[in-house]
Amino acid sequence: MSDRSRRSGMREVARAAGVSVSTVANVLSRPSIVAPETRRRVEEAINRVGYVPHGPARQLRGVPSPIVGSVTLDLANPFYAEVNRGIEDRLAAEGCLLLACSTDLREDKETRLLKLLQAQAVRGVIISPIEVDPTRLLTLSRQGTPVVLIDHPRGDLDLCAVTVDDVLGGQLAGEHLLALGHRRIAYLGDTVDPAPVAGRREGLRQAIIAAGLDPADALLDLRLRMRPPSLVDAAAAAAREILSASPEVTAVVCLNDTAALGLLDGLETEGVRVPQDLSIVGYDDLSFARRLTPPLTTVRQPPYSVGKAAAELLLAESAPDHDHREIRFQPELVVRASTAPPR
Amino acid sequence: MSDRSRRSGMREVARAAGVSVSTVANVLSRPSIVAPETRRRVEEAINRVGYVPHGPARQLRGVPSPIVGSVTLDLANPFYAEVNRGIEDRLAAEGCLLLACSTDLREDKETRLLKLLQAQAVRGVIISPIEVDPTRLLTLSRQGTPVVLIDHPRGDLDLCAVTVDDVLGGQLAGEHLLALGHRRIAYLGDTVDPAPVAGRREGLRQAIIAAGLDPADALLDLRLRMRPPSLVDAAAAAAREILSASPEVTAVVCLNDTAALGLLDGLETEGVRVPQDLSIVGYDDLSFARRLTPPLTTVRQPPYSVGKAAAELLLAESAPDHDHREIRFQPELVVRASTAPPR
DNA sequence: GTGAAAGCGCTAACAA
DNA sequence: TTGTTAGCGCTTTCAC
Repeated sequence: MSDRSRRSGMREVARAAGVSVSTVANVLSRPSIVAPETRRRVEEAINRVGYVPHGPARQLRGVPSPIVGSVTLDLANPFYAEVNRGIEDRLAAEGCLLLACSTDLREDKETRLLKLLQAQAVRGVIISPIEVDPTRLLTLSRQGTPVVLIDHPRGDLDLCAVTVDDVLGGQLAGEHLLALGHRRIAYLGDTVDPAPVAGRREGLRQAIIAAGLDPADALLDLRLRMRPPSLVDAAAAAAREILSASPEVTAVVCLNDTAALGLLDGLETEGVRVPQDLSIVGYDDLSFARRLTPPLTTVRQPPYSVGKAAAELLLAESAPDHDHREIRFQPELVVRASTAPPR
Repeated sequence: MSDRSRRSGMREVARAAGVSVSTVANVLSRPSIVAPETRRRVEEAINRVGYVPHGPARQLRGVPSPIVGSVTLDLANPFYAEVNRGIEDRLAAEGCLLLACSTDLREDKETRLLKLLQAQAVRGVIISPIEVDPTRLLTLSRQGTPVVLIDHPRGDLDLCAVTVDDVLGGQLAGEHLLALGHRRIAYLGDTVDPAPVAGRREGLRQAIIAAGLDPADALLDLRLRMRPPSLVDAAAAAAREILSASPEVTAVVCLNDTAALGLLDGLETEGVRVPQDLSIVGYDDLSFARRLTPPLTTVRQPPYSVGKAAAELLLAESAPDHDHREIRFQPELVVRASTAPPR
């Protein structure tokens, strides 16, 4: 490969090898039909001028883009980072690449990102959508950009989806706390509810009802601004909020482990002991959950597998006989030391 | 926007509006020169057929790609996830997108990724490189794909770079331990040393020398396989290794906080108390470090700022009068409860 | 076995 | 003010 500056195309290769561009093209896509000697010369020329095929030009001729977009709440959120890693690994096996985007729970960003991705004519989009109205996603799919949902119920949409049973997750957390004897439980979530978080709250509510309690009394719904740039700090600040809002609360279920981490900090500052004074449940079971002070009771999800499955479904969309499917994972309760019977 | 299936191009818009393609193009890029009534008709047609410009075709005509590649060790590593978030946010302000890739510390993957990115004719590449030989990166840059290094000394390369002073980071960790009275310190790293990790080890060595000690006695260099899929577990397993290799070791500096997390687990299993029996220092100061059991002494780096600065430098490469620069951040020691004087 | 030519969707220079 | 035209780098017929 030479250091010749700027990029060179097939034309330069053809000139260097003394053949036509179509012969170069043949060497690249159907080497067997080219005379061995010619082929050798062309290959040598390719190395000499440092030729690399030009993706966009190939796309224009109908070769599909190797790029797949991933649209999540926040690519730095460890849960979605693992999802993306699962997507990336599955794509890599196909020579495809991951374009990762964050919405920060903002509809305008989501809209903008989808437009940008469509304009790039990506191979497809894997999205954990914010909004309830899925029209845009259906349109996108119908206009030729396959869409796979993650963390969002497929409903009656004509799309593939990979989900984790969030209602079950909420139930597991709720049942655990109820069994310990808690009768007033708070759910700490954001002001905007993406589908998975809403599902968990619903599961918690169902567990409370199933235990013969009235959610109006037993469930305190906390909706505070908990999002990307400062989730940990926001959760720490929520400690005071929770204590003043309702002193009778004896347990808090958090939207995720990161929020639980912040909340633990905030509670320490307020002099509240966990789990003696207050039980805390997280969500995700991130790698650090088991080594927090105290070790965090949480609900485990398999983010890497979710990502991998989503990529799998997306890649399958190109098949001619493709049927849209939903893959569902089950969450799992992990009991540690942040929960205990109420005082 | 209609639900008309498949994607439509300018031609369909032109037909729908009863004008030529170039008038459509004018409405899009120089609306002012088009007659108001014509413009209205064209805009209406654009919405009606759901037109979205075709990026690859525009690229072929010389419009630069909005896509920037990021090549790091592992996009799910919280440190690089934050770096990527910094990149993404800066790019978003310019309407650009982040293509995130992981090398898993493997040269062959790095090579393959760079080739793929170049083939996509991306706007540029931000890379935390594995290998010492930077020829490929220079070639890439000369062939028209700007390259910005992160976490790698710029040296005499004609490239932009964003770095954190890793030698200083290692020194800070070393000085802290030496001041506590430790005289035999282990450094836990991978078998392959990417530049930043090598720098930290070097800093530690320098601190030891500056204290008048002989690194041959005072520094135990542990090189174990510590990488992506199971870093935490590998570090946990390293506990036994450390204890058997050298019982006189009283402190361990880990390549990052995630490894420290795993090591803490492993040590607990082995019945070793931290910091009473062994002091542990991490690196990065991830959000969970301060709430681990015990709270982790570590060296803080500003990943989000590193990413943001790298994106800034990359975007600046398009300017005609561009000069390659290096931006350097300083790490900071954060003392917590995982370090104490040796017994 | 090799080359000439058309055209993918778009931009920009120029003509009308 | 609008339309015609020539390519960007590539793949793919179809002649030679």
